Amino acid sequence: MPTFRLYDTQSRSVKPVETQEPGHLKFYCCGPTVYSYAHIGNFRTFIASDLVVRTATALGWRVTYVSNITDVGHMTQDDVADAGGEDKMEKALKSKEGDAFANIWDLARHYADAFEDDWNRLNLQQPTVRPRATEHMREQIVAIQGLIEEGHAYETPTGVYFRVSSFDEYGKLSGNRDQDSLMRAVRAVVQDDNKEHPADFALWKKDDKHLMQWFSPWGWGFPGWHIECSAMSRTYLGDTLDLHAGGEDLVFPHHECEIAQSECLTHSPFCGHWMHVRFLQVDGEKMAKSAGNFYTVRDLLEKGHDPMALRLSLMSTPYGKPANFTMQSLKDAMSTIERFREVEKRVRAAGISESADGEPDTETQRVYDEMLEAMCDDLNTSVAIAKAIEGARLFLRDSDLTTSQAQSAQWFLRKTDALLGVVGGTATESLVEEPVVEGRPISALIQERAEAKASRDFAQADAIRQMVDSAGIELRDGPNGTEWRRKVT
RNA sequence: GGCGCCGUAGCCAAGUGGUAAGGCAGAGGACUGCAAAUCCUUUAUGCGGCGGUUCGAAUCCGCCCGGCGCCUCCA
Repeated sequence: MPTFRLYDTQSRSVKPVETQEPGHLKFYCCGPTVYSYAHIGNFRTFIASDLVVRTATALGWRVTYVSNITDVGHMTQDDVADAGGEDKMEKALKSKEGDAFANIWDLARHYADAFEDDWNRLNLQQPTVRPRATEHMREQIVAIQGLIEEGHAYETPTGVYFRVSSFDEYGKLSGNRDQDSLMRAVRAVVQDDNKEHPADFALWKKDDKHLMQWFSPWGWGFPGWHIECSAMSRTYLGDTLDLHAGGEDLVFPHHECEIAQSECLTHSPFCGHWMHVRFLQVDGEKMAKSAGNFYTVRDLLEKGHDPMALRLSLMSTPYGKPANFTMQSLKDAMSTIERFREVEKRVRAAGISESADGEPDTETQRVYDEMLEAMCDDLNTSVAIAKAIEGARLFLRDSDLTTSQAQSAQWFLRKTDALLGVVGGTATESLVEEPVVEGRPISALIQERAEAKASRDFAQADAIRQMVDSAGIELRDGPNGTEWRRKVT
């Protein structure tokens, strides 16, 4: 088995993923704040995490995978807001889209459910636990109390703050170590005169007007953003994690603050390996919710794009490099997905059932081994996908597969899907409604065209194909009749 | 100011010292009533520029040019 190696932000080098318990990976990935629909950039991060889980599993490891949902405490910056900005959830409720919701809990539930739908459509593995900040209030309050008791936090008239100066190693992850740059990083608008130092960050906000509030030793209020991850990761993974992932923007302050809180509280190393996913750009431009130039998963799927093609296009550039999403890249990915499906069809045509196991021949085994090796090499998805295509081509060379070839192909598809997650998900096709062209269902038109072809009336057959083509439907004649598919634009 | 990333064919992109993977698009061919799909063949004397190290550099070093990200709104 190859060694699983990933880039580690803190040591700035690629190093082996080490587990405390042999063969058991404790993995935490920072999830979304559910104030809106997640966009494809969010999912680039979650797909990278998914690939960590799949690769570890392929190596035979057990993975305890925790990915949270932030539904309170994540502040937005706003020029008119007072210290600390505004809670993103509250802001969303006040927006135009927020009118659709009865209250903030309803809004949180809606976007969290939508997030999980998108997650499933993209064939992401279920986390072992998907904790929510609002459901772990006790753990957060206890953690804050612990930090106060140890002198790492203090109460002010507006909240409880972490005392950055009490943790010598603050800045070890991001490199933001010197006080001058920390000072400069603090915007004037978030100053709270009661803080001892501008870099101190909120653990608890006192606010009896907040739409989500809890009673604490410091009165009514709500937790700061960073404490939830420290509290929840400790609850489910213990004091020390093996691997922690998130988007590159989280390096500072979020993960830096998590380290400070957790290590001060537990007196143990928080995490030995940090993985950060580079931002996704769209058509060469930065994508951000605030910029409004983002695609959501549901936008693209509603337009008829295939979820597996979207997944593949989002993972085709390795996570550590900036990726550029374009409609062309989505189309390119679709061609690859169709090749996998073509292999699947040929396997079925050879009489191998979906539930059959299959055995690889040596060539197939070799290609798979190389694919796994690429994934172990810091998730080199570019090479792994090339290997997946190489494997598919082994079975597309001959039009009919022998039984042993088909068994080999079956094995390869299974293994490739388990590792890359891009073969499955074909079931979604059948959910698409049958299109109607000129008032007639497509199946009737296909039938009519088949009859025209049978009587060698090719002009009529071509006229029908032309008609549905202009309606955006493509017809493909195959050995088992004619299939239709929506053309992707 | 601090921290970090990238520049490889028309496009996406692998390769980090031994003589340029893979995909898309393009070209030719097989197959097909015609298409589509699939298969086969083909497409970079060169890896932003200039120097240097080396028997040998896309790969290491230096400088320059260009693009990008984070630094209390973002995954």
